[in-house]
Amino acid sequence: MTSQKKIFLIDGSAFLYRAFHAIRNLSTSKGRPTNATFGFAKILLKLFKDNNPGYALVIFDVKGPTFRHELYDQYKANRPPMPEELSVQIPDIKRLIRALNIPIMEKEGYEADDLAGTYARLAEEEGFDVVMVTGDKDFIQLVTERCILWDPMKDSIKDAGRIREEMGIHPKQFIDILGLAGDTSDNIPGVAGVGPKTATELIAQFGSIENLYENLDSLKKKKKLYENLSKSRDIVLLSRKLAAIDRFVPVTGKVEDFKVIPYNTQEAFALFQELEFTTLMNEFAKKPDPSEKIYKSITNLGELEKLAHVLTNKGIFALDTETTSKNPTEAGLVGISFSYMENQGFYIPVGHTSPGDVEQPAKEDILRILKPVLENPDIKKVGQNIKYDYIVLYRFGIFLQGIVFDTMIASYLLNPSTRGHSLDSIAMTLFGHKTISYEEVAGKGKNQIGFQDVLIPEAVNYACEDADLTFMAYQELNKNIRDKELSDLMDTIEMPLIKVLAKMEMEGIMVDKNALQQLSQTFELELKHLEQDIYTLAGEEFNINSSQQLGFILFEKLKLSTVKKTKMKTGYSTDVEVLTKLAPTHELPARLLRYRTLDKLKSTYADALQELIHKETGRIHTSFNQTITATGRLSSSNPNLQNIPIRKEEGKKIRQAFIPKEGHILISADYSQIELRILAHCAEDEILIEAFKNGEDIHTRTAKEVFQIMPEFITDDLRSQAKAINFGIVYGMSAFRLANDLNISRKMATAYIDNYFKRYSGVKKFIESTIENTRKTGEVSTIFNRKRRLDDINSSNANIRGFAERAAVNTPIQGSAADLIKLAMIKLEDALEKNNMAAKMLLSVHDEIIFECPFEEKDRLIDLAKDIMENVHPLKVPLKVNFGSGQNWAEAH
DNA sequence: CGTCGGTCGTAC
DNA sequence: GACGTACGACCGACGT
Repeated sequence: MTSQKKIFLIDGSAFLYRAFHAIRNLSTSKGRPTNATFGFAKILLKLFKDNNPGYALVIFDVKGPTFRHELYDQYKANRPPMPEELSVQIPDIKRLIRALNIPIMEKEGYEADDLAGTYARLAEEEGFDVVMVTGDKDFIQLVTERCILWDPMKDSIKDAGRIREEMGIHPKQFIDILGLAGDTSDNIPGVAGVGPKTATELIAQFGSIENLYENLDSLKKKKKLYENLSKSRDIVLLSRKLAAIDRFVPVTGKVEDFKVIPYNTQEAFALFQELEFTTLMNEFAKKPDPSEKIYKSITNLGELEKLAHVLTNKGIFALDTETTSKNPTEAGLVGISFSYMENQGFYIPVGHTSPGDVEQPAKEDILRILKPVLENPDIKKVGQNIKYDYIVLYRFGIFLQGIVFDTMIASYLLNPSTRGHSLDSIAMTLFGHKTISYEEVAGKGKNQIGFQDVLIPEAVNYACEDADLTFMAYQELNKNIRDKELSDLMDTIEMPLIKVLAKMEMEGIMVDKNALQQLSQTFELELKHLEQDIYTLAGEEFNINSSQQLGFILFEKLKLSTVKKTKMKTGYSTDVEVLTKLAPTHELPARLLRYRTLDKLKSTYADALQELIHKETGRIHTSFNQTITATGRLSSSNPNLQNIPIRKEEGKKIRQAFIPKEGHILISADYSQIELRILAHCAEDEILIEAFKNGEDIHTRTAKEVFQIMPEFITDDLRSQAKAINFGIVYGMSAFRLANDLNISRKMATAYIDNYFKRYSGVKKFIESTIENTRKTGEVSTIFNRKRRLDDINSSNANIRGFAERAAVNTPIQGSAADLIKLAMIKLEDALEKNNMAAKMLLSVHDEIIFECPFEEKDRLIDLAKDIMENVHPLKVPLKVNFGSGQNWAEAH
């Protein structure tokens, strides 16, 4: 190893452009372009990580004329100006470099090359080795025995030997090549008919421009070349002058000043946060200083009594449970942590299997002491996804009361468009704080252990940190919620809903396992036959579930009339639309359609649902996610019970497998046309309001308005066309799409839409004003003031803007419907309890609520639910709820 | 062997 | 390009 000092001279101007072009279309959520900054950061960080340079300097061009323009006014004349999307990023890139504590040099009247040449010379004189970090070939002339070129993106190194090998010249001769060949990108003229190849050969042969011209006669045989060279002598000398890098720019700053010092991680983090570079944020986030934190475990009952007392006196605290499973309906309790003050946390182990040398009191004793605190509604609790803790504690006999704040929900309400409301990302966003990961305490991959197997001393910091951060985040988020006027929504809808959802999840719904098993077998049998048919028709076996392989079979092997539709990136589309169109022409697509239907039913429903039947309850316990959708709807997962088939006969059989328990009945309460009613309300559209007030069939009414015919002439077909239009309006549909769906001409579809807006003029105004307002404020809100930011609505990209405009129209409608049904659920739960009813709410599917109740309670429940749901909140139109009941979900619907 | 984007299909 | 909101099965490319 040599102790030789080495400096990296980084050609910032070149990397600007390369980073800009290498990464496309990256920008912050507010539309600020960040692609070049991100690319630059990646290159720079990798360079420093891989090479750990002792000295480094980043060099930039300065905008404006240089001495070369004085020599030649056409210099770089054909270069297009820097794209605005890039130039706006330059300040960010310079902030980045400064945050990394790397010096920057630039000088008016000179280009980056000249500064690089000058500093390279100075560094060499002071005994440094120099690495020029660039992809620009003009730098070749700077290569010496001590100075090399390195292109990190291609990982190519050019030293003097390499250049001699490749070009047959000494690096110093390179400017003579440029003098002859010119340079189109810099608009340096050179000799007509002489490109890089000829120029290189000439210089390799003659050594220099001077020598070439002294011996020009020897080229007389090549007449054209000879003539061109003869008449271009002045141009050649000028071109060489333009191409020559000035190694003697008057500069200040000594090479020793470019010594690398550690990054300013705080500044870098702040910048990455501003630019929304989450992965880089993570790398630069700080692990909190453990000495600032007071985290301790409590393992004796006396101390626990004291803690319970303190929690009671504090009146508000954060809690978090540690368990054996992500599924709260089957999780064992391993420990509970508390925090009532920033930087403090207490962990109470209750179920570690190997406590190590720490004593662990009996679970019953611990819970007995904590129960009065946790169940006291006057002592306030905050949590992160506290529905989880509620369910776990409930199963261990503790009925958590006084829940006032959930940090996950707060984070969601503040920005419902993004994922990432985990405590980790909240802590990162609010505090730049990197949490202890589960992997750190429990390992990862197949070596990962359950929390019950983590030793207590290891568990303390992890568990306490969660409670501590939850409490810290609560204080911060609570302020933000108030500032953004989201407190009402939080306090009257989202927080009370937690308990309602928790109870529904715990209740679960019964399914007939045998029926699902039967269905699966029936599907399996037909699938096997279809599979064989398909192989025969295809002439070979292949993976039917691979759309790639399928596309090959259909369109390349069988040469079915293709070009129907290809997808964005890869190959042919084989979706139901394409296959349906192909079905009359070939047996294979027809079989495929059937195969797809059955395979879906089998794998996604019949098989998957069986797997999720709870071992103890025999029921299916979905989880209702309160912080996922951009509009405020709930979502359902593990399993998703919001997309159980209903429309087609075969799919209905899946729904029939959802049944009530003995002596009970399933009841479905379904808001009729809730989105169109909300549209009527928001748009204050006279016709729409009138139609709903009169209890008209809304699709028939739309048919009357759009097709301009008397009601008695409206056929089923016309009504269903009108239905498609009504739905389309809510989703912001185009004439193109409508034409496609209704199988009519585009002109006809345009006429329908025109008619629609002519008649429903309030709706037209609503759409226009909603888009206009969203443009101004960047956000859209629902009846209950739920907000969604839509910065894309000001995008210059018409496609992106179009999406945002449609979302802007749809969100207040879909979101207000979500607000209403959530509020109804809260009121229903309350009423069921107050009336001592045995009926339970089981599911919510956007505009429908499913109940299970004893036979004898049926009428009472329907009366109650109808009253609550229809009067949940006054609107300019009445709300209507339809009820159905039966011995399975299909029948009830 | 896990992760992740693409494609497809189900619901409201 | 072309209709809003979801979840999830499956494939295949990619990285460890």
